[in-house]
Amino acid sequence: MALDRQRIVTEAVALLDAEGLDGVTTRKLAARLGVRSPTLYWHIPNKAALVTAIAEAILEQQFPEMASPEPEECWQDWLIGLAGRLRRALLAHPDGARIIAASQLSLKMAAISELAMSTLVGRGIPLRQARLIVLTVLRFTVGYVLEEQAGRPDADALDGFDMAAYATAYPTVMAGVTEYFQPGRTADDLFRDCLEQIIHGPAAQSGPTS
Amino acid sequence: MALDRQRIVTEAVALLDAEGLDGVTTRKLAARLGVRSPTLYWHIPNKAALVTAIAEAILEQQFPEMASPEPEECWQDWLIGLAGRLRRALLAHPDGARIIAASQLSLKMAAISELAMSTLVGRGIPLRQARLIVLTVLRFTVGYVLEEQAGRPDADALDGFDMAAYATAYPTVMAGVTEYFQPGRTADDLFRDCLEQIIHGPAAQSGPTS
DNA sequence: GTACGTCTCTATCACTGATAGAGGACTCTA
DNA sequence: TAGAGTCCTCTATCAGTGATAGAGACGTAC
Repeated sequence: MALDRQRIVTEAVALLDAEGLDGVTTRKLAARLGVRSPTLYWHIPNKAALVTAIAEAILEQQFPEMASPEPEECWQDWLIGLAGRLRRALLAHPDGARIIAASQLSLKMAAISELAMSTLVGRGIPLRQARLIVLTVLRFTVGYVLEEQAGRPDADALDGFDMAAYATAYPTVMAGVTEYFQPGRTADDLFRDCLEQIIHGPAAQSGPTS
Repeated sequence: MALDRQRIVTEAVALLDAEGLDGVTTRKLAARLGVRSPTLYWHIPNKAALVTAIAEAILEQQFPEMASPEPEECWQDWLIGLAGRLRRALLAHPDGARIIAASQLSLKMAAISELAMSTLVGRGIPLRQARLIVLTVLRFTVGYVLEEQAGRPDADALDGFDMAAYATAYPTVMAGVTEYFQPGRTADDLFRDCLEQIIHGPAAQSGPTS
């Protein structure tokens, strides 16, 4: 099969899934494509461009079309759903958030912003507030998933770690974590609750997990 | 001067300031310390641990003490100030946000969480809501500065970039940006407005820049 | 004085992103 | 049919990276 940019990016995503971002090297990628590594540089200027292309592919996969909300859906719920889809896009691949964060100038991300902002403006939200809400939601989502995907510390980093001392030093943090994950609450719920904090404000506390 | 972990980290931060995160290599760092690179491995297990130590140093620099709010200060303003200090800590060094995001298991970050959560709980906020607010604010802040510090695209990445087409494709985004930065509004104001979005909720729009 | 822990060294490894430049394969023209 | 030109892939190589093995210098304790 002919080698082109499209095929390189597709295979790069597969390699990412198999080995994580640090495993995506020009040599391994070339090997998967049945080619030597310098060949890639004919199709791609450098590795940063490759990472950006991977980012676009990841977003494209989850956002093949840009869907506005149904007329009867309130924009708050729709925006929460949009952020949830963005989160799922990032979680769908190892280091997804790192890749989006590292990629410069993503057009797909701009398209998501545009869709969200124009939707809010269309619902009567003033332009400035629409910008603030969308910017906040999107940057929060990236920051959230980034930490969510952060490599769990390896044994080396943990060998001097005293769990009991941690619980003593940071009791409120510990209490908050254990309190939250009591019944059948999941990581998805936590993300959603944070989003509602942003979108509905602190007053509107959601009931006991609708 | 004797070489120890403290001096290594201090010099690593200086190297970071001079060359950015990608410039922090074991060889360059060793050279600055008048030593050969393998020597560093006597004091530090690996580079990830070094980055974590840099992260702690950066936070320590901006948060030498953990100050609770004055009794008369409302927690909202205090929390906004706390997030502002965190942002300043990250902005104070190149790639500051990347470093915090890459560092695993930061004790200083946990201390900040603990301070914030216990403060809110002390003001009568329910534990769960305190957790949601603090988590949202902290992760948002990291995500925000991460994008703020993202390397502006180099000439290579930009050569095929059509500004006019961008403005046409994403008119609402463009309008939002130009609208916001009209008078003397700064990037600091934008961050603050986003935070108020989270903490005060969408209802409480701040007046025309107090 | 000899043994031991502490620290730094040289030498080297496997691997990374990237470039120079040769050459094969194909097409378009004279 | 010959030549030129374009497109794509190759070999060879570079400088630089994090990391390890193992020798040895230095001090202190017995």
